[in-house]
Amino acid sequence: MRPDEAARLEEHGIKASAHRVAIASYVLHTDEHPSADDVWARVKQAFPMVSRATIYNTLNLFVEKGLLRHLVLTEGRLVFDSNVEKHHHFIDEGTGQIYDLPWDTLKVSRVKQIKGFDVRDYQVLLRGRKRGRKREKKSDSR
Amino acid sequence: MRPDEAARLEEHGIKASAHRVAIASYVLHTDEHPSADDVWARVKQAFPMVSRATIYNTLNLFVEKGLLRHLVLTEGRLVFDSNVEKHHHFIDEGTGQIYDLPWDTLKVSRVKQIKGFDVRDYQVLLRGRKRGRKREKKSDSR
DNA sequence: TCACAAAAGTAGATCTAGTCTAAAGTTGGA
DNA sequence: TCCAACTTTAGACTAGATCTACTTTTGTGA
Repeated sequence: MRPDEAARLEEHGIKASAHRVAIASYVLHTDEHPSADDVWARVKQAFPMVSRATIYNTLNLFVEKGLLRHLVLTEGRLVFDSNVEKHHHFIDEGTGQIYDLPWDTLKVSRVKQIKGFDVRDYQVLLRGRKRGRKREKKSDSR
Repeated sequence: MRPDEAARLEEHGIKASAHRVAIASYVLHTDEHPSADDVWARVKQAFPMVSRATIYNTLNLFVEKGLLRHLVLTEGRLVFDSNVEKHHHFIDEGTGQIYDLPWDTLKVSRVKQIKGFDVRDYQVLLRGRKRGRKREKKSDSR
């Protein structure tokens, strides 16, 4: 658990309780795109008494305060992304894994010229398969 | 109801029952991106006895046979798209409406060069607001 | 230090989209 | 006509997410 976690929450106008810090220290430092229940499972390892409602409350609070984004990319689950910068997403159709692609990996032209729509935000959504070995990533560090 | 509807189903290896034709004649000719329950509501106007399971069965069958695509773009609902060609999507953040953008409206470069991923398919997903008058579209014709 | 209001957390009920099941109805070819 | 395969049905079930009403914790100020 990072020492600066509480400070980070306060910076965003969130009172730092023990549960919130516990949730933050996982969800803000993973690139696994966990669902709410994934987060619950993880946080329960350390705090078995934490309720599902708290997980949902806290994640929604984080989204509202701009610490997280939530993504609707795959069926039946809302997933959280600690990367709040602009970026694209690749979905592995075999495993369901979601990967972030840095913004400048791709270039989208003519967005400005679309007629009749005010575009506030966009991203490219790619589907296919990740090549080579299954992802070896392990730790939460970023 | 189009006379050619049944033929279109058969072409795709789907036996044409009355319900299937009824569902097809709405869902294959709309650009409203309806959810399964939207389809149910609509089809019930003509066939009040149709069950929810049939709607789901039929829509899933259409997807499987390539007559429809299903999209997961907005929270909590799977939506169907009769446009099976490559295209992009714009979501109006005010109304939740989904609009199709023709493939060549935008140009995405460097997709081929992405390392470590086999891209099978991609699209640009834009969010913002549609400008001007609320959509005036009415009929199902295409 | 204590009192107490506001904030945070809780269990479990509820909601909703979607799937499953088992039975009934329909169809079409031998 | 018979029968097997297919289609449709009502309603049970599931899972993700939210809501509700209650309890616990926290922190401020007398």
